[in-house]
Amino acid sequence: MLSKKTKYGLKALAYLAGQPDKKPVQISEIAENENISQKFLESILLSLRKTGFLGSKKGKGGGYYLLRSPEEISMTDVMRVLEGPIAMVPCVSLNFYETCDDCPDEHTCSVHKLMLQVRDSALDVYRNNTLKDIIS
Amino acid sequence: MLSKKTKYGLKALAYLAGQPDKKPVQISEIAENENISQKFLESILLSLRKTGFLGSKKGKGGGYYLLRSPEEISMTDVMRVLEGPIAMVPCVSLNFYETCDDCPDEHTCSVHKLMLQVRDSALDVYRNNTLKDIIS
DNA sequence: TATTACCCTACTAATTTAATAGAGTTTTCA
DNA sequence: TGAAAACTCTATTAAATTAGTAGGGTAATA
Repeated sequence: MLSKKTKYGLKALAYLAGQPDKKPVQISEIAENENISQKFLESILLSLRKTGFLGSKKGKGGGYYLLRSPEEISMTDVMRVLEGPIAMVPCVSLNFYETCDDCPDEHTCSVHKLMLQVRDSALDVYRNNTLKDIIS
Repeated sequence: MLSKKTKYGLKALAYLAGQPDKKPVQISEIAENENISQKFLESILLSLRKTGFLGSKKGKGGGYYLLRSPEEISMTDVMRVLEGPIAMVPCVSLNFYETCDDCPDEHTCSVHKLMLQVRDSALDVYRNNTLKDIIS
């Protein structure tokens, strides 16, 4: 299941990508337009800023804005930051690898075998989609 | 994240598929060999029996056995029973569809757009794998 | 310099997951 | 026939995660 955090984060990014200019957009504007709790959105945008996707400006006329153009923002990176591992089990994760304590051998594990394919197919989708591709 | 329930269920199915004959296998044997809590596994096997994947036999010499041959068991069906929806958001689910209350229009929703592709790619993997394909 | 807007910490309610415990029932073999 | 083996069912619980709430603090700009 996709977390609300990821869902809201994606919507906020898409909202910013849909702006005609690069002027900062206030949290309250995004929250209202996308039906998101403002405080919750605040924490999400903060983490997107800390990971280099967004810039922010304080004071009157301030807000958040994209640091890169939408076609340069890959869904792979966004998903990893917002949702975490793309793999459904740690033993097939590229960036968050861990062994399973119950599994004697990954190479003969049927779950491993299946989940490896699922990870690769998801990665394929994320790699082929930038923020530009998913805005209406 | 894949739930333990699904992971254990898949392992148990693979274990049964790897049996030389169709004799019932006791829960305790599967639990020991796959390092699964016996009681937890019990409930998982029960649900696999109720959904038509497994048969069971009570009494001495009893246990669980596959009702169909491994190449007839599609991962799509198994995943839906054990893990639930394959889609990451209800609004792109084929079998568990629900609208999002925060979303005014699915057709212009960027999350919807992306998750539709992720669902299809996962379905592709599950449809192309039977239980036979994933046993070592 | 006052207002606007971002920044940060802590808390909490609800939900889900992964068990655990224990009693009960059915079947089969000896 | 009767006892053991094995499945069936219900209820409880501990831990983790999620989604959000509350509220105060800080920085920047007109």
